[in-house]
Amino acid sequence: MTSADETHLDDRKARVLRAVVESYIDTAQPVGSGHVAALPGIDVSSATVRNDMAVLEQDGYLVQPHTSAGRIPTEKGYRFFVDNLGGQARLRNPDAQQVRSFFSRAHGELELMLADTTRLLSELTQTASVVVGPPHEAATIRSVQLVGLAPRVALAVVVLSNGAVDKHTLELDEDVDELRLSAASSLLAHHLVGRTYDAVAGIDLGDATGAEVAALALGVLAGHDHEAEQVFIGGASKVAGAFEAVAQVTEILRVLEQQYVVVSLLHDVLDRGLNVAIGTETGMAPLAECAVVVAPYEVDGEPVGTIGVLGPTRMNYPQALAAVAVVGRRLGQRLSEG
Amino acid sequence: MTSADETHLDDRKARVLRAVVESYIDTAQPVGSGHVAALPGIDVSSATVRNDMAVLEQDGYLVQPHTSAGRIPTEKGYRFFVDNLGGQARLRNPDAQQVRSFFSRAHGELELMLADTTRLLSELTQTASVVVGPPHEAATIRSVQLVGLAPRVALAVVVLSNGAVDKHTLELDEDVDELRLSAASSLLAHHLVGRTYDAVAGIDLGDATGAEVAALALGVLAGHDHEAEQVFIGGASKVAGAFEAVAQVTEILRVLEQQYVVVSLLHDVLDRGLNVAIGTETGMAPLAECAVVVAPYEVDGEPVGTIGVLGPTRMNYPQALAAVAVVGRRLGQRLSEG
DNA sequence: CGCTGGCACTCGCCGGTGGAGACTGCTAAC
DNA sequence: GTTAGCAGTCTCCACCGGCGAGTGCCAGCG
Repeated sequence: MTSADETHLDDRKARVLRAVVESYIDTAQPVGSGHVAALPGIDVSSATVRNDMAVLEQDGYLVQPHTSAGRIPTEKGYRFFVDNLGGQARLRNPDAQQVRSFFSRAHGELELMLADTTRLLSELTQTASVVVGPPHEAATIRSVQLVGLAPRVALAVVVLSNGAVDKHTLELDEDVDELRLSAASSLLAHHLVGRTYDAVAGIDLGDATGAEVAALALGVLAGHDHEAEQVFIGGASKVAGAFEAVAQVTEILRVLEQQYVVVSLLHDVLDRGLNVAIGTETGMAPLAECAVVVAPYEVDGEPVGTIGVLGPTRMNYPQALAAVAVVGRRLGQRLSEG
Repeated sequence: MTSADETHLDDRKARVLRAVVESYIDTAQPVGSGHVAALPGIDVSSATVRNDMAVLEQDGYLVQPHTSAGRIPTEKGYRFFVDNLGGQARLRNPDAQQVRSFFSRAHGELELMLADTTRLLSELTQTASVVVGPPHEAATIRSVQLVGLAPRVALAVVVLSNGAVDKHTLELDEDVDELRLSAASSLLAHHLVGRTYDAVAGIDLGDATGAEVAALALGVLAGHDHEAEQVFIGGASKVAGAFEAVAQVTEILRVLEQQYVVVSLLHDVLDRGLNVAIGTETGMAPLAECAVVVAPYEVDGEPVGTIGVLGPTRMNYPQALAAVAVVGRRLGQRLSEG
């Protein structure tokens, strides 16, 4: 009561809370006063720790699963830990090494690299991980081309400055020969190359050869949702290992399968100015015992995408924060190089 | 002993075996003689069923988890069921409807459709599902284009007759201007359009403008493994729901994450001339309690890809077989249309 | 000879019981 | 404010016995 509205914690109480969180993250077992008292840095008796823990419980940082078991952190406890006690953990050396070697090895197609990045993140943090690719609308168009596939089917292929390639099938009303197709291609290229998808809306093609076909293509391009980012999710098996109940695992996997849900979750978190969302902070019931750690990444100084990990609330936050931050930065650098 | 080498089963024993398998698939509970005797089609007493079941156990079709529990099928039991007792189940009507409406709705990009197909299969069978896309080497090249991205980086974009688009980044030694790039593009197009990737190896470009750049591109194209199929996996959450132990789920998910392993598993099964692999037949230890059901699909009469589902050994085989067969056929048809 | 009813038996499941152990809160002393 | 000590609480586990599902076997029947 009296201290429930305190945002500040006694120095020792903070140390005790920290010890509980770290120990619980490590062992997944409720931690008792004796355990904490035995740790270095806590130079008081278990009785004193007991008193502190009782206060911490009253203030909502800890709970007991049942009387006379140790305590485990609440969401509020984790939150305080993340905000005030986590410190600025550096990546452990072998991990930093792994990140470096990954990005020096990494080359080739954008998608492949993003997919591999999820594997890297999962490996580093032992959680599921998400990489959201740069949206295509942001990049400028480098090339537009119409390619005939079948008598009345053509493919519009758009190459973007960041190396992404969009394609859209066109269903044509009538047979269109190679010549008209290539005329339409040139027309489109003329109007679109060097611009972004935003430009698609306000284009007047005139009535040159192939203008009808080109207009059809424009319609398809305009109709598509280029904000839809590509999502890559990896390490789903890691979340299975982190929970006891198979029903809970099922629920979480179901969430991960809905990629758009995951994307909006990450964006929500970032929009709230956070890089960690714990339990109900995620706003998703099945993730009540999960936490996500996210970071944006920048290409040429512009934030274009998001990466994150999803694990149990008792995940190693400092490590996850460090991993996500470092990988995000390196990924951005790598993509800026082209 | 005496009948252990019999490949044929007494008519009634077959019916009993079938009843056990179907009941176990349905309830996941060991099934007892009383249960079987009460079923329609079994017009003998539970004592007789008991005798039959004892024989079936001796012959290796059934086991008891413990004395005085009911029986559950062995791999051999499932195998016999699939080979001789499954019948040719048609898809249930609402399911057939769902497949039809899916493929009439389905249009747009190849990858999107294949990914959605995994969702369809998972929905139909309540298992994880796999769709292996057509390999790119099979299709003929419709267009080749080099697009400059950055001063020394270009992208080779290859459009194939089946609507697939390959892209490969080229790292150039020196700056190459638009003109040489487009000259190289034309050169490549001239030599490659209308042919397959196989043709890449034996091309002599001569020494026209842009030949060096084009040669570089050829090298990248030749170096790449175009046999690498695209894989789409869906419904992983369904396998979690099908097992009790979280450790087992973890193992299975780990297998599913290694896409190339899944692909070779499916191909292995097909190569052995099967469309079902049960338990150890999969050859993978973590899948000891899983079964896979696969079917190839054909485009223009040529088998080009594979689809399959992966579930617990006690999955509904007739339904899975029907679903995989129908979806495979429709997918092939859909792709043949272009 | 095959099928059946009857019967004794086996064994997993379930609820209750009784320490052992791990922690706690409280109190009294420092 | 801190501490030792102590009584109390509650989980976990092992054990027990009864219940019930299901079996194997046997004797009898068509």
